[in-house]
Amino acid sequence: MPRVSIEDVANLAGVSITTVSRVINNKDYPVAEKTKKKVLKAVKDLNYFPDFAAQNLRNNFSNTIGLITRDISDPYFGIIARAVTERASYYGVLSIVCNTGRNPVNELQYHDLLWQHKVRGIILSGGGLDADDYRYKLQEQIKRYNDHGNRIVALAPQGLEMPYVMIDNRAAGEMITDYLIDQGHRRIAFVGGPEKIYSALERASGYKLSLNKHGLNFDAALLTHGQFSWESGYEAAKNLLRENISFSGICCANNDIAFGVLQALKEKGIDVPGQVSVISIGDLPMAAHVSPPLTTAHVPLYDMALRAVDVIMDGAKPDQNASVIFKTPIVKRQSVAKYMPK
Amino acid sequence: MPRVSIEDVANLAGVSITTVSRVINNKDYPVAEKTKKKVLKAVKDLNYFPDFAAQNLRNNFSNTIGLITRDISDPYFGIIARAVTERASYYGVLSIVCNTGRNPVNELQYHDLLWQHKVRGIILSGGGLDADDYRYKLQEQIKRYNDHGNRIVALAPQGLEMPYVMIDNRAAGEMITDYLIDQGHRRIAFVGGPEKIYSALERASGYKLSLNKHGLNFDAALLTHGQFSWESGYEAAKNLLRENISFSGICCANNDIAFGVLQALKEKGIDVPGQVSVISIGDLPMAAHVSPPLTTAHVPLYDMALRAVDVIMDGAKPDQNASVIFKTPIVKRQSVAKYMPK
DNA sequence: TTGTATGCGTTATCAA
DNA sequence: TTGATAACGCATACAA
Repeated sequence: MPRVSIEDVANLAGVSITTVSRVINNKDYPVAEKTKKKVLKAVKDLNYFPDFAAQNLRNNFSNTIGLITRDISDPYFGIIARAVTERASYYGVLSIVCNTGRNPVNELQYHDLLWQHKVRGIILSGGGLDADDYRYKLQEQIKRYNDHGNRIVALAPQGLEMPYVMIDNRAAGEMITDYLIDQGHRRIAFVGGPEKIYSALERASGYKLSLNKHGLNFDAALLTHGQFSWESGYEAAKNLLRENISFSGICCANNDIAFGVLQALKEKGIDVPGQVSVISIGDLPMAAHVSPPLTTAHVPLYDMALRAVDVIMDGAKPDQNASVIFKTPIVKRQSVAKYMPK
Repeated sequence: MPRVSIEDVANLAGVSITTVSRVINNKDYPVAEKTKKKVLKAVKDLNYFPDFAAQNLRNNFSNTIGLITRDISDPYFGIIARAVTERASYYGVLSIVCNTGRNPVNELQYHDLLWQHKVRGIILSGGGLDADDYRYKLQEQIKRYNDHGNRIVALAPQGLEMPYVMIDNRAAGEMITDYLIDQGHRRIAFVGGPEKIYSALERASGYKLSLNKHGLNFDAALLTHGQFSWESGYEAAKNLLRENISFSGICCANNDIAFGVLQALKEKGIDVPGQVSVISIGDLPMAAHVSPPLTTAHVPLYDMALRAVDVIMDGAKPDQNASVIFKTPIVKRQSVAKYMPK
């Protein structure tokens, strides 16, 4: 029971395969109306679909794009994946999702695999790693794609020259800190992400910038680094509390961290925002569902990912800069209050 | 700057393309050690990777599997996707993720696209729809794959004959209801999923089964159907409360529903589990992070999805039944307490 | 307006 | 142990 090929269609319609090919793809190539009808009927009767592999071989590119993700079960990446798959679908291409599990070696392997598949482009959704050998290899991939008129697009800083669709991570860190300061807070902690990830670093540096700008001095005890995770936020808050450091506000580098922080505070009987205000960067659906609902700098992940696909698919000339920076407006919910001296 | 092909390798190594092909794939075909060395060196020097499209065309199958998902941004599907991509990677194949957005028409289109890609198999992660035309088309796809020795595997009931890796949804519904009854509860509500989805239906019927088994009579006011979502759970609980129906326990058809229920209860100042016990089916990471931590029937999604990939990749004879049912043990956390009459 | 023939990069068959 | 060649399904240059 072999697949039906273009030849089968041609035979049934009583025309050449060339003609079949033309009515199918070459939408405006002149073909007699009557012939076209016959072909279309044959296509339908046989339930014919062109073989992508043959097209790929001939055209030298496939109907796929690649998405590289650190952990697809994390809604952060999930939202990106949803946008990518949906937008890809609009362009008639399929999405190959690669999950690196935070292992750079996997990521590099995936790059080779995607290359073999001749994907139209790759979206890098995780923040880049600050590691030389990794960066070097990635740089090679980018070049390879560039040479073929394809693109690797970054959704977070990679420390490399490439098209991107991002937020300004430093500005976001600065913005949430500014906001707490505007509300009167002076002793503000920052619970950060991994020290090896560019975006985490930038968010933290925005925090320092804001402090500095407002003439507040930086207290190293108030800045911690860890993972972009619930557990990490939970631990950080516990430590802050244990050390008995005074503070009235906490900036969290992402939502998961904030969720963990909230839980730690709750367990210690500390009221949010009554005693401590909490703010974070990101705006996952859960942010509106925790209690209290979280005030955040909104990161329009979905729209960003949509755009990233556009950069790949519309991407006329590889030299043309298609990069964008999205804004991160503060969404006010209920986890921040004005500072009340005890 | 064309891609490097097997011919380039052959030229550099000074051998024929046949030989190159042999050292690469045909691991145990006899090739002189010296020749092998030369070839391997050329492969490395040129950074050669076989063209998957050409292999696909020749072999008549690709190095990919398909995953069909309702909403990849939902951690439920995210966990499945992580397992699938990771396990696929182990087999050296890539995963094509398709997001239907709960639209059956999309799903059917994706089936055609995946067919064109000659995927090795497809995993259906969402519960099947109780709609005749949809089922009919899906049945056709299954047959088409069967004829080619490939497989479409279901991770939830589809109402069709096909290999599956599932839990017993009815038993899970029964189990959580049993558990509440064991704790002394008599008036138990069930907040269900969509009425068109098989798994939702089965879970609800397990609830009735349990009631019946224990000689409790079924009160239609206590059973609701909606979506598998936070909002749906939230609304359902609000309604239950508004109608002033008495109950001391709530069974939720999935985690998201339970999270919404918990929030509605909290807003009404109802203590969980002091006044009302809540239990659900599913065990997303968040279940341990809400307050109170949720008692659930654990659904081993990750392992199930791993297994689904195995069914596709190891799937010797298509006629051989590779299906499995996973157990759903109750994970006791803090959302259920013994019934205390007021 | 239609058709013939070539080649894309592989693998497998057959011959040497 | 190695190599020449056909075939996979399609898109296109060229011919008619």
